[in-house]
Amino acid sequence: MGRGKIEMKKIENVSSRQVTFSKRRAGLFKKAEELSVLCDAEIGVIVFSNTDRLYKFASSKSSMEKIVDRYNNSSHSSAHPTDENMVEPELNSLKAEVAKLRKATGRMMGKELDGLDFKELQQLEHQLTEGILSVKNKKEQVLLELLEKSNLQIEELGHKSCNHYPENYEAARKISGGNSTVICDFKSVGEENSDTSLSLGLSVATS
Amino acid sequence: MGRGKIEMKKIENVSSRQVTFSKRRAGLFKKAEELSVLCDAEIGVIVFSNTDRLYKFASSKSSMEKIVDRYNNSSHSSAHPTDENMVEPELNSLKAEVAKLRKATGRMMGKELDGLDFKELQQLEHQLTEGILSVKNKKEQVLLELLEKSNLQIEELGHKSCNHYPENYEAARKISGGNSTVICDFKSVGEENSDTSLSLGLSVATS
DNA sequence: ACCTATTAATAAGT
DNA sequence: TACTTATTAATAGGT
Repeated sequence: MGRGKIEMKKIENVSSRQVTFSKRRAGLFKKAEELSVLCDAEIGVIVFSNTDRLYKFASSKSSMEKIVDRYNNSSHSSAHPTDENMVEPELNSLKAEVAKLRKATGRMMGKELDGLDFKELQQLEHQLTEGILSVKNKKEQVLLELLEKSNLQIEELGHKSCNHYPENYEAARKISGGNSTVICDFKSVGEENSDTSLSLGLSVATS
Repeated sequence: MGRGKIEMKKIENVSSRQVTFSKRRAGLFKKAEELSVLCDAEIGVIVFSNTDRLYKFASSKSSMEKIVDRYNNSSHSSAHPTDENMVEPELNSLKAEVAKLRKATGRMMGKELDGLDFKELQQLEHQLTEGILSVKNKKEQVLLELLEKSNLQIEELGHKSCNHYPENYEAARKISGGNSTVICDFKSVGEENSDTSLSLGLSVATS
């Protein structure tokens, strides 16, 4: 688009390259501005000239810093779909997922059950029952491990009880995190009615 | 440059905005490529659509990461990465929340229990127990409502059984969603061992 | 910077 | 989404 077409390769004449750089850079920024206005897009353009000079454009309402931040936050998360100009649904889908997960956790905690019919409630109950089963099994496993550890400890202490090394005894106690009186601890914690306020990283789901 | 000029303001028609976005985005990237080739410049273009999708262009020989790095290192060294991260924490915090919620739902379904100690397991079990209690109560409530509805229906049918209006009968059946044979339905669904694959909007949490 | 012949981009329609 | 084409917009080369 000019008094003739030009080859798409580096312009060797320095001054005409500089002129073209100025003109086309202005054109590029104008196109970016138009696109951002017409289509309500957030656009940033970064240009380093061959003389290492920086020129930048950021759509109004934004700034290059914001755009670069947004870019850094989004592009490092999901994979390369099809094109070189890959696409990311990020924000909206994440929000949707958060809403979904909140509803799910809420239901599992017995909240927001109003929309569910009988069958769905039954499925939910089944799911919770399975969850409890897994948790009980895990609890048992943890207790067995603790018990074994404690027994080993007792055994060691028994072997060393004939010689007088109180410093060794203290060191051994520390291995179990101060819980070498295991049997007492089991009693204090082994009942089902622990009414502690629950906060297993679930506080977000209740808010 | 088209079959008429257009106003430089946001295109309100969604589909024509989308078409224009595609075309002009392609045009913008082409212009950027041409400028980079003709003038040996390093160019990056970042475009976020109004639907939050990311499109990017980086001149060949480079990458957006390089360009952004070079931009951050360039002229304005006043970049406070910590402050900038606080400007748009939206994506990151959403991602963090999704991860948190996924972990929470996973644990409630009895998965990913490995990091938890005994007390946490006990809290989790307690939470699940409360959840089940709520679900059971809700189930009872739903059943009572269904029962009441059915009884009303039976009563009405009893009153009308003397006159012969089969069309009314059919209409009445439809009110309960085809479940007017409620007692049979209760039997088929009223047991605890429904092993149906569970999908109460929780599939995201298991993936 | 400006000018303008010429090419390139694209709006609207299909 | 892809193709067509009338029209506008960008710009190459010159001043």
